[in-house]
Amino acid sequence: MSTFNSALLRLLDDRGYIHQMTDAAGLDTLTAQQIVPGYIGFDATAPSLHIGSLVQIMMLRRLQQTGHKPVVVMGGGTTRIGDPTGRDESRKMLTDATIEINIASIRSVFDRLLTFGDGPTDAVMVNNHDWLGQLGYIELLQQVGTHFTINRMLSFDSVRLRLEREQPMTFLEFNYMILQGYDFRHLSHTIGVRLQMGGSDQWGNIVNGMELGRRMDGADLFGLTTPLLTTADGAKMGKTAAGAVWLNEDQLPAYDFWQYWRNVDDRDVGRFLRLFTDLPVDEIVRLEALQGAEINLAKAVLANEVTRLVRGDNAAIRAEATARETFAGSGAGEDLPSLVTGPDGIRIAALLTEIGLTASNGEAKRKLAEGAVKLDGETITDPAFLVLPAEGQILRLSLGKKRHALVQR
RNA sequence: GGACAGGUGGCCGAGUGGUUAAAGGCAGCAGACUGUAAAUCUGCCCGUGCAAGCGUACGCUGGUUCGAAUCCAGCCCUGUCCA
Repeated sequence: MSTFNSALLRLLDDRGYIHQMTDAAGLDTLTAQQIVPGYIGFDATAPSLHIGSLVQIMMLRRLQQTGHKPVVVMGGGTTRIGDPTGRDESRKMLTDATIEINIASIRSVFDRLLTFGDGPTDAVMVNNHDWLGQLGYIELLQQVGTHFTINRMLSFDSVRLRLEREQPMTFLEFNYMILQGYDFRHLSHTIGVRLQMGGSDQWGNIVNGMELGRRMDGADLFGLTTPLLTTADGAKMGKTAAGAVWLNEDQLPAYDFWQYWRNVDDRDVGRFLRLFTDLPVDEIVRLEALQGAEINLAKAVLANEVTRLVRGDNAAIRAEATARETFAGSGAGEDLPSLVTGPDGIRIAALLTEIGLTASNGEAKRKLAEGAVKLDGETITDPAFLVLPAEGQILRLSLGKKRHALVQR
């Protein structure tokens, strides 16, 4: 078991969140004796975060669960720069209006997982544009720039890798780490934040911020990173054919979200239960020990719990019911994508694309030729086949074994 | 500013005048096998059309040619070295 004294570090350690810490003993002592405000920064490049950010969000949840104060920093300012970490190419710039819209949209997920308010352990959300936007260039150079050496900046992975791969890095991006570091110092200075957490790729940025806080204010700051999350077969977490697994409902329907978790690799089940659900560890130990087809039980629990946390109780219940209907029952779960045809019906190739099972007509035709398409259990290969449900009838359209939709008139 | 190298499909990467919708790999999708898992084998993998076909595509713009990703010119972008 864990050797830590503080409830926070014990919890994080038991559940597999910790990759590196700057001063484990110091942080343990601090979090054992007082409420510690800790923050994680999030990007605002899209209107939703995806499950790659879920570990980070859950970590803020753990912070709150153990009596500390989560600070969500939205990168309204840094998103205007673009984080070069792990990227070969510069990120395209977003307009201010887009960033504002994205932040508002992302906020909804945090509202589910954290309790916001004015109390000592209530979560708060801030936007780093509020302070970064105030900084004048000369002022920035004088106050902050003087604490960074080019020698050191060049040694950071985010810069070094770009140079090694002969990919361009603009001066704009080069400044990202300075602004990122400034965030930590600013939060420490203004609202007493002591801890920054993040993915392991953020280690350099976190250390920079700590250093800057120490040099400018003599502040004693801490950093903690999570392991880089990959699936058991080595792929980046959260990437599917259709794109990222988004946290927001309007980016990805609850049923698809549920299915993602239901389909994880056997080897990932225990790890994911620890990281992404609130189930007690001994319960998880029992679930992950299930053998053979039994493990599917644990996967269903995982899917239910995560969907419940991120999308709410109703979404989880409906998604599970739909899955059960679709895979075990008659196959007409209400949560499947559906389409209402006109009185003339619709040709099956067009229908597949219309309903979103295939990306184009051509792909639909290929899939038909491959024998992958079934209408109410009947394999259809003719792309011109006319689908015309009787009045009130609901037909089940399937692409492969896992992807289904409903057609009705 | 100069010299050299380079810019190919989601990514990597062949291809130096016609047989090139463009080798190969990765990623992805489907079929078989399974447990809505993994591994393996097989097929598919720009769009449009029932189809013949048509339209797009190799940084951009023009040109040479019966024919260009491939040759020429200008431009844009990137890297390395020099100033």
